[in-house]
Amino acid sequence: MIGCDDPAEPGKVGLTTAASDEAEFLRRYDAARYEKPSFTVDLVIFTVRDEHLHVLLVKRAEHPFKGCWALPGGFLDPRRDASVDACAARKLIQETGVRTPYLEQLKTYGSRDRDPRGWTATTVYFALMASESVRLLGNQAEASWVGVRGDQVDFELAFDHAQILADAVDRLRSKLEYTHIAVHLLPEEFTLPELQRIYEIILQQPLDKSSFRRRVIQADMLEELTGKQRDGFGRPAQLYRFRDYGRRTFFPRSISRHAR
Amino acid sequence: MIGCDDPAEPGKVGLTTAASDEAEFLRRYDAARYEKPSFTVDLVIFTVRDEHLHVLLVKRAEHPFKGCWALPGGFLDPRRDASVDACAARKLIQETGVRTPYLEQLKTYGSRDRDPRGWTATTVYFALMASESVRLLGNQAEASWVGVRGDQVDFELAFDHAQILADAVDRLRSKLEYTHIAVHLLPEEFTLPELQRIYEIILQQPLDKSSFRRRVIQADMLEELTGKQRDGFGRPAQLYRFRDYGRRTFFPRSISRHAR
DNA sequence: AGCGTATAGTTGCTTTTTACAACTATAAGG
DNA sequence: CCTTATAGTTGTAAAAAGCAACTATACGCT
Repeated sequence: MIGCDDPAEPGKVGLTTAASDEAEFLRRYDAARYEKPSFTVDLVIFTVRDEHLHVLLVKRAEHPFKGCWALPGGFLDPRRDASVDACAARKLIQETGVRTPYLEQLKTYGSRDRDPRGWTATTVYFALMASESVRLLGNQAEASWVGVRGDQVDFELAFDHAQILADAVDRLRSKLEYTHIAVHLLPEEFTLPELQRIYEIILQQPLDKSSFRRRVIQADMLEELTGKQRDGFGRPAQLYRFRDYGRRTFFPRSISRHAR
Repeated sequence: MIGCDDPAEPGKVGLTTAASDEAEFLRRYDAARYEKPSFTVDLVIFTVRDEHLHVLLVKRAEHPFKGCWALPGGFLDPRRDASVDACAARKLIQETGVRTPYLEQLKTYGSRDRDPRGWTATTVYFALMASESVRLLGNQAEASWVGVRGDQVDFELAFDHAQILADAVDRLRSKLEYTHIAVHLLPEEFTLPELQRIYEIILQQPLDKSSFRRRVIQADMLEELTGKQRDGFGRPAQLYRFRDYGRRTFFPRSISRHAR
């Protein structure tokens, strides 16, 4: 079982260098430092491999939580990043090399005690990608795909990242119900049985083949690649490609349908 | 038509006081100041009055966008606010005096150019409340309920607040479809025709009475107040109260139902 | 060739849910 | 005891989903 070498050290403040001669300087420096919370961007990057949902984690090289697994991310750099979205996209490319996956803002977590160094806020994004499309870059730190069981991994995570992961899994599951984001967990061309398998893995329950196909086809979000099929055992399956007409739903029922 | 007296002044930086003798001091002070974006929390507070959706806006007393209408909000105070959620709740009480409305995080908007003073991030919350429960406090600034047409108001808003408002309306509409949040736009006790009217006002379309009632009742989120009825014209209506069993859906259909 | 098996995809019937319209119920006021 | 106004119910048709059996197309084997 993997754990944290360095669990939280509350109270310890991470000012590494300080010109200690001028009290006034320090007072104002600290004021500037603490008038704003530290601001970071973290990523929950999902993929499906080996019949299981996986999330990308990195091993922390620095205190706090040194040696502990954590979500990839880090400080926003106001000089490089034109926006929070741009910062998230930059970090995603850094970690995975993937430029155009599904990337959506999840939520911002900010509080006085989520980091032992003091007040921090992190805006978390969640990303979906096909496992085939990724080459882990691990530029700075050891990075690895980790299987998700239920809504958590098998070991402790740094900071409040376990809660963040649980929220992200929750969002992923609920968005599966009314959007087509699952297609982003597959390569550009895929078959309906493959798509159904993604649903079954993430929702953790078997789905009915004919109902699934009816809904997906009727939503008219998939383009049939005429002539192209994927071979394997048994009858070859028809290949499809996702086409995005803005958001649409698989599911014809919503309260608006009560209109008369 | 109401406008902004003071549209953006790009390039102007709001350093009001500066100890100008020590270049080194300024350099490090600025570094501390700009290594983090400014962090604010804004609120989109909705209510329904006079058969229309309204949002609470305040008139800005300071530059930039002085005199322009804006969403209420302001800087997070790391000393007072234990968390971003707590900051939002504090600001909500400041503006409206309401302690327990529906309050949910919407999204974080952050970029280099959304504020002429430089890099800022704002975490936006959206709140729902019954119009009866509010007494506008307008502690600092002129505050007013403003009617929302479609997904905007009739005049220009400060910063990127028009976009934020549009996103909030969008979220409100889509959550009406699969949650019960509309009950928070009514007093604690309400009738089904009143609830249906809220839906019709926000979704901007008439709904079928019997279908609406069937769905709402079957979701089993409402408690009938036996013996209590609200009078008016015609037959008096039964009063109900919302009971929250965690999130549940009006709507029986979702892809999970394909299970077999 | 012909059969078994494995997966893809379709079809038809049943059940559930929704839409729609007509109906009943209960109040107020002349 | 009408009319009007709003609340609430019921019955039926249409739509959607559940479910199971069916056909289709590949492979590999004898």
